[in-house]
Amino acid sequence: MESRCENCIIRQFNSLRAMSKEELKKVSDSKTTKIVKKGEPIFEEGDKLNGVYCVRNGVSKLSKLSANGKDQIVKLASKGEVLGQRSVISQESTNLSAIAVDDMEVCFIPKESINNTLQKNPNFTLEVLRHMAHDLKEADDVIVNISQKTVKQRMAEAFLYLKNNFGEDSDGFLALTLSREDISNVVGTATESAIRIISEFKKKGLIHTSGKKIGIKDERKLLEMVEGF
Amino acid sequence: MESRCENCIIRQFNSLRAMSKEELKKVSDSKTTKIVKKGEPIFEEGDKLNGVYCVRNGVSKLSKLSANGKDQIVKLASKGEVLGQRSVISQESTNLSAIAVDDMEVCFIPKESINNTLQKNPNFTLEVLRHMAHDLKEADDVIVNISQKTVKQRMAEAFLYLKNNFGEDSDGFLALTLSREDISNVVGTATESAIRIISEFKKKGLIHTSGKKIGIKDERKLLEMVEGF
DNA sequence: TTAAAAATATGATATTTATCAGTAAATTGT
DNA sequence: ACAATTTACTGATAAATATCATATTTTTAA
Repeated sequence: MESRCENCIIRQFNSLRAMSKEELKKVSDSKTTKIVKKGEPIFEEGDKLNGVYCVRNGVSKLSKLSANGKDQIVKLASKGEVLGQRSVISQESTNLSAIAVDDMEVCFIPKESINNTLQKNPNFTLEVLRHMAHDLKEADDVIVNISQKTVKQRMAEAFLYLKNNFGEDSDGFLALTLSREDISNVVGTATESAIRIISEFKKKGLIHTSGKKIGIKDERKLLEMVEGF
Repeated sequence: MESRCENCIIRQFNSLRAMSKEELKKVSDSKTTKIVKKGEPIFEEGDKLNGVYCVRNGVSKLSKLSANGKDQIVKLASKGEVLGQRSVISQESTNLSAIAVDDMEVCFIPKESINNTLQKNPNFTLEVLRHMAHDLKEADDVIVNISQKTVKQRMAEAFLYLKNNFGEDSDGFLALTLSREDISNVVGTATESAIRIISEFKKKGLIHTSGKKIGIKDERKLLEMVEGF
């Protein structure tokens, strides 16, 4: 038995909570649940999306390919986040790829349900708007960070971000394990540079590693580094 | 006599066009027009905004101060754009400063009018949402550009952007004249580096200058440079 | 109008970061 | 279980960019 949106807890975290019971029912009837394996795309840059994807489980990286062949990861989206919203709203093909970093479970919601509700339920629209305002603010912060901070500072910041947003496992490692390449694509640097800085941080006792897992050892010093001490 | 929003052409360019006649009337009655001199702020990072600013004339730079004391310009806003929307919508203090690059004329619209309409007129909300979706897409592009392109490429891109968005004067110079420092803050580089690259472009015949004015001479080559040839 | 201040420009140098080359370790598929 | 592939790591070097110093030009304000 497929679960119903009406009963879905995930919904509390996103704009779907502003939908009425009837609207949710329609969404639930039209939605399909999908398993996306680690490394597989949910959608890719340039795709025309026929709906949005609500993340039930796992983490997705939203990235954009640059001319020089490197991906830049613009955002990491996890449980509760809705992917593809912007594309559906502006009726353009998407400017980002969404690729699973973990095994994922996502619900596909056809755009008709969304567009319909957008036009009829101002609360829903406002809720979506608030989320987008938040995303835009975050994007502005990323711009300033990338252009004004050193790679080292951005690396430190990335680790703190991962801790704050995805937590730690029982052994004190960051719960979200990214490849070195993904880390470099979040930070916006060459993979070798990212690896080098990881080694340096390890030597300085700021972090510890085990395979590709990374744990934060000295949060205060990392924070100071981000601030530029 | 103050002009009325109902008759304002500027409105066609922004989300206010989705307002009903009654709503516009209210806005018009509550709005105030303000002259902002070149270099003066409309609002500053951290301010709590009591409304939004609709640009009637002139250009404003939206920037954020980084820890190292440099400003990063996130967006240049001109005629028709509405400033402070995001802050009002998310009910947070603003994350950006808005400073006049030109002499400006802006209309201040108290947030009550905006919030009221947001809650009652889904068309308006949707229109605002579309604009914000567009801004977010642009912000994503900026992120990728800054992290994946060289300073030279970003400089070339900045000149093309200025031409496409603000046009040229009768002598073939970019209509929007920015200081070298502002250019460096758009591009996200040191002022000296920006100046150096301007000199280089001049030598190569890509641009020509006169005082702080810059004109584009070889658009095709600039474009090729942006693409990475 | 003219002295002071600010902005532009350029050179020398230091620092940061990327690239290339190669090795070691881990992961994957059979 | 093991060869093949991918990922992680390290060193050497090159390239890009920032910083500091200083000269020149332009703008501002008394």
